[in-house]
Amino acid sequence: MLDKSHKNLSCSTCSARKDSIFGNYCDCDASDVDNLKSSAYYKKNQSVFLEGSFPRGVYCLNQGKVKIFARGDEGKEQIIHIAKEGEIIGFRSMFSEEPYKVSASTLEECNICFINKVDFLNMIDTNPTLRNGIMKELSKELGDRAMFITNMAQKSVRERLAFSLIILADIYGDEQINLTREDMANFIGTATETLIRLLKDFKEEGILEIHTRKLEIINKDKLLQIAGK
Amino acid sequence: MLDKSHKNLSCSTCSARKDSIFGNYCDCDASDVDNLKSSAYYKKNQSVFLEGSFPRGVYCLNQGKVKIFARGDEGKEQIIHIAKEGEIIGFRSMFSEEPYKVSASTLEECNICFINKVDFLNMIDTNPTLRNGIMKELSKELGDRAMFITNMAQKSVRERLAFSLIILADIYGDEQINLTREDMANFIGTATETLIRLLKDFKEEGILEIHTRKLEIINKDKLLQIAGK
DNA sequence: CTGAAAAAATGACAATCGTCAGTTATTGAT
DNA sequence: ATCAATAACTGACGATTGTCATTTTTTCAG
Repeated sequence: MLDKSHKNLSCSTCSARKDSIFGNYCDCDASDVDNLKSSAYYKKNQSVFLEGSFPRGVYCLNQGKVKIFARGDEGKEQIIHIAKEGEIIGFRSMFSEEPYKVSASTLEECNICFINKVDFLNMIDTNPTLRNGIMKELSKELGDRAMFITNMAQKSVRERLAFSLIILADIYGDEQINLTREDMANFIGTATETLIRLLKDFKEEGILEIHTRKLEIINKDKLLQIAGK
Repeated sequence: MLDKSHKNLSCSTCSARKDSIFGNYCDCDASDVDNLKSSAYYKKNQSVFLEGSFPRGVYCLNQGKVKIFARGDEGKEQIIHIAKEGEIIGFRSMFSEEPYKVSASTLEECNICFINKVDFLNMIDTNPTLRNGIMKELSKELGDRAMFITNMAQKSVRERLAFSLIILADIYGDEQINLTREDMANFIGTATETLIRLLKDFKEEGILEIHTRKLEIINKDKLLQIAGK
């Protein structure tokens, strides 16, 4: 399933392409991108890019999940987003001409393709459909973050956990949610101990089952109800 | 100072133009924009656009401050951003083709110009410099929001207040910060009562002076220190 | 200038949540 | 298979912060 040789990845056979900006908004063929990209295998917990460094290009996820996070003053991670197959990451700082404001690390084994900054910016300039897709994406994410901020500021940890579990279930699709307790706590914005206690509560309330690292959601309706709205 | 007749506003004499995307990133003259825009006077606490509605165009602030906010499940406002003279607001949802995810209301008397959706999108398509400015702006804001989220999640209310006062001081420039306690609490993400108590603490610590509604910052260094970093 | 409405302020109290310290379970490399 | 390292979990405790109820102050329209 996971190609560790990083040789056989091709956009035309990429199963994530249908979920990608390149697949949806780009009036170019797969081969146009194919010729520009390189691809690489990343092991679990490997850094993709680091806060403070300057972008050299963009990353397109073929396989695996990647956490996007900032660090607070005491170095604690705050996970802003978890990217999945098909997503392009790391393009924001290319437009803002600033160093990355966030870091990215793999949460599991990944195959990730890379497109050079010059080539990507050239595609943006010459391909209005792709460009509109990118602008749409940027705008949509800004809207999402407004909601994220509101949730952080106004919901209790219990409510945020319920809310986040729904988001995570969506990201993980038919797989079970598979994150360390620490990562999950850093996504929700709470202490690891508090998260663990709340997961136990949810388990006792019949909302989910805990298979060590993996979480199985049993009662999504109840989660929705706790999350509010 | 504030033109209530909404007649004499012109981009070429607009004092906010130098702080605007139109002034900085646009290789068009002031008159190009001038011919497309209309302008209007808004009184205090007047709505500019509403969450859930569809954008008809973009707003450019000539004079005054505008709060951009989302509502939590219980209807409580969360202020995401306070826009000042020169800023363009409401363009994100035009690209995402979604209804507004946030609302905007004036915090004081304002003069606000309006550019129609079609005209604005046309400018974006035909003017690469402006387009890059917009993309830069979107990207920069995404970076800012990552930090905002991290602060919300990891800092105490006291720390967030210190941090927010620095941001507000910057927004208000040489004017004194002038917000209701409720708006300020909704910006920081806390209860109004908690905010009032903390402002009192800061006053007793010699950090600021409270002139009823207006706040004067006396010791910015101490604020920076409390905010952390 | 005056009174009503809105905003600011204060007090009391409880619950949520974070911290610290320690134990148990799981993982992964050799 | 074993052991060290990492992650998960538990308990105790206190500080921070939100809620509710009430009073004081400020604002603003007439």
